[in-house]
Amino acid sequence: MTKDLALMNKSEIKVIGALKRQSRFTSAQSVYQLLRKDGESTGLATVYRTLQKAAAKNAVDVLRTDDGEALYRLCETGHHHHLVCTSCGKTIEVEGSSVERWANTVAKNHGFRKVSHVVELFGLCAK
Amino acid sequence: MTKDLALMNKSEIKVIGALKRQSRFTSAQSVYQLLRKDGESTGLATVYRTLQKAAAKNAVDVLRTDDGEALYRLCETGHHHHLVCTSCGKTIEVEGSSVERWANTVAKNHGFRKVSHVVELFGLCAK
DNA sequence: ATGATATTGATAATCATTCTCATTTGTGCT
DNA sequence: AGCACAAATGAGAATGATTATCAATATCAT
Repeated sequence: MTKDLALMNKSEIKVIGALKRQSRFTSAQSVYQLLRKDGESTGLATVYRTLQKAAAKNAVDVLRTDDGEALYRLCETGHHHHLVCTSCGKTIEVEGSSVERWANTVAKNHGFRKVSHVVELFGLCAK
Repeated sequence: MTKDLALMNKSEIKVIGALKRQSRFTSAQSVYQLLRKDGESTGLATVYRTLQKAAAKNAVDVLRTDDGEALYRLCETGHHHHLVCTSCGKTIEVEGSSVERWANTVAKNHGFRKVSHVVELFGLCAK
């Protein structure tokens, strides 16, 4: 349920809409190509702007490939992590309260505040 | 204890040596600058080659900044994770057997094999 | 030394991302 | 509707990390 559709302007609807149609993590460049194939005139800069704004609001997830490219995916749940197949790209959202607890404990033990964490699992799915 | 020093050639010694002197995660570009300040003639390409080779052998840790830049740091222990201060860059190596177990369980539940994971914690240290 | 091979550094090329800016679009006001 | 002004947009240039290229150099067995 992509909330706040009413609050989005035209460009945002197009960009997020295109992202929504993808089942896996997608790069900004790919989103741009998808829009062009649909005949949209949306510019690359706008795609970047929109995706980054959405990421800042935690409306989309972001992760990075090994070569540093940013990949985006529409968030479906609140806070969660990903299990990504390195072969086909299939992505499963998982949650792990035990990880959250562990992270908080470790941070506290070292006097850290405002802790966030990145947890991603990679592997080969059953094909 | 930087092992296999005997197996390293001159360039590798210089690059890894420079990295060793840094207490925090350092970019390839920074390592290059450090070497130049030391009067070394080591080229940028060699710095990249060496760091990537070392990373492939798990001799150094790699992580990515928010803008996609790769940062390197000499490994001190075996498998571990990092608690990084987003303000000063201070980095603490932590281990979390509970996370390892959780990762394996989740992967198995979804039929994934050859699972690896990335776990990084960020926060503000006690300054 | 000699030739085969691997490594190196300078430089150019690549490519995702960001910046610039003229133009368009949206909005409130009258 | 008409108008002033702010925000958003897209095209293309600029940036900056990373890679690729390639001639020069070091390495090493013979």
